[in-house]
Amino acid sequence: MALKVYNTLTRELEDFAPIQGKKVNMYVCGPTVYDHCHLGHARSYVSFDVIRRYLIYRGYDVNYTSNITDVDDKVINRAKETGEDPFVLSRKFTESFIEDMETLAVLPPDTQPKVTEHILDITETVGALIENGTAYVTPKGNVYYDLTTSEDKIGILSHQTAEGLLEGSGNRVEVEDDKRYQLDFVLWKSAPEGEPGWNSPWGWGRPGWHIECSVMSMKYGSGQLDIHGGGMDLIFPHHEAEIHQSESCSGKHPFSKYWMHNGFLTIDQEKMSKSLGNFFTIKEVLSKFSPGTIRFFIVYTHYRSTIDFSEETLEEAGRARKRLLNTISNVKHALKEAHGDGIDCGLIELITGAREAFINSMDDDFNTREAIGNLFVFSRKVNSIVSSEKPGSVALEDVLKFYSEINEVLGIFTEDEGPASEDIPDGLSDEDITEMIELREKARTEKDWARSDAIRDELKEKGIVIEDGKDGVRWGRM
RNA sequence: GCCGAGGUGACAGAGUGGCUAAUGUGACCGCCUGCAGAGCGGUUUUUCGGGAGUUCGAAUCUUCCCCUCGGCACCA
Repeated sequence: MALKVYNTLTRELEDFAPIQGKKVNMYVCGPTVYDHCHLGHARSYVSFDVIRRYLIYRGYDVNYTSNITDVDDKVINRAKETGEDPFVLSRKFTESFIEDMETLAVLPPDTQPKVTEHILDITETVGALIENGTAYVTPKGNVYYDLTTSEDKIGILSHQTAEGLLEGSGNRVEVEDDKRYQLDFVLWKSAPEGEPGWNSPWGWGRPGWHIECSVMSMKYGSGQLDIHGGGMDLIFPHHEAEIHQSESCSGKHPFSKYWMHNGFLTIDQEKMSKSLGNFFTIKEVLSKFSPGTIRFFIVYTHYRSTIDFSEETLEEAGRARKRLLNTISNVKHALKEAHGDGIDCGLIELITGAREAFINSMDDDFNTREAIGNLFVFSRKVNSIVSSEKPGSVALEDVLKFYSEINEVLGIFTEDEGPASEDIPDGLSDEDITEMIELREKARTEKDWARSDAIRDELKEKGIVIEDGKDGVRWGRM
């Protein structure tokens, strides 16, 4: 079975076939860093992280580029509000973004170019577009892309007609500008002398809204991409603009073979927006939920579906994930007691089947929801075998290896690090805990339940969970 | 106006022509346990927004209708 990918360009599920063999050039639009990133960003980058990891898992050589837009009107406006230097501000939020991604176990891109470090590439590209007649300079020093030169590509991604687009934008605020045609978009925007900007052949100014992604994706993606990704909100105008300007510049078609877009994140069934006050930054959510839970929450939904965030849905995701972690923990526990023999109690066959099921689901446009559903079935069977039979250590090790293998792709099983005992002011060291457990065990053999439960409650208050099993006590930090 | 997504059991959410419609959460029952937790088994679950049609057979195809949500130049 072949990997199938939904392509926004054709609106169809297509067999995935990169332009050159196993080489995959992938580009995902990064954030504009004028504030801390919110959960919607997390949704997008985690989704594409899983896609990237799965491609690697399937043997593709992935070159992943994701940019950082560190200069833009929004950055400048925010800086004016706070009185900060815009470049200091964008650097601060760039760091915040990178930190969030690391926390959520998103692999760093192979290349993470910043707009401010590519001004020369951008002005060169803009110059080339003027040269080949697809862009024009206005007396005000703005440079626009001339859409009449590639009219056939209008609506190529959004699947709308020019009339439809114009009609839709008709009610919007009429921007007074010097465009020839309302749908033309800016490549280089002139700026007043005092504002952040760079010198260019057209005067002091800044890059337009879309050009940076074209320039950087072509530079780091060999001029032509296999996959270009981003949120659904970027389909129009951002990604369409990229197609116009990139193909005009490189002469290569298509600019990207596959276009992939992730669905939105809503909060309590409503679209997340600042005006509604239902806007959560990644950091805010991290203060309440573990990174593993947040990541699981995202991966537990197909990337193209709308995902609804609420305390309840996140809590549910946390409980569901815990179920899988418990199985891993059960297997690790069984391994301590296991013999080094080759008795597998059917585990090996189970793993083979589970791997096949995982690949089948993921091959179907990265159906992570179904893939995880299969994992629950697998885990239940493993629990059943581990609790009623005595598989050998080799088979048990293989089960753990299989979970690691899945984790390489989904990144959802990494145990959340509990606080280290020395970090807890009144915390208990491992020795203290072991000692208390021994005391409790003594009380239990004497059937002194009151005392036994008191010790358990005391530990629970300090964040230690105790579980009595058939073959001993297990404990863990919450 | 234009474009798109979707309506599946208490809830969440897979499944696109055919074995008993995945899976998770919740609730309840049972096993296990001193109790709890975890785990296992079961119930909630003959049912897929409504009508008509195609078919030996439909949640899945056709058609009509009802409803929800999102996008249309700030946006992941």
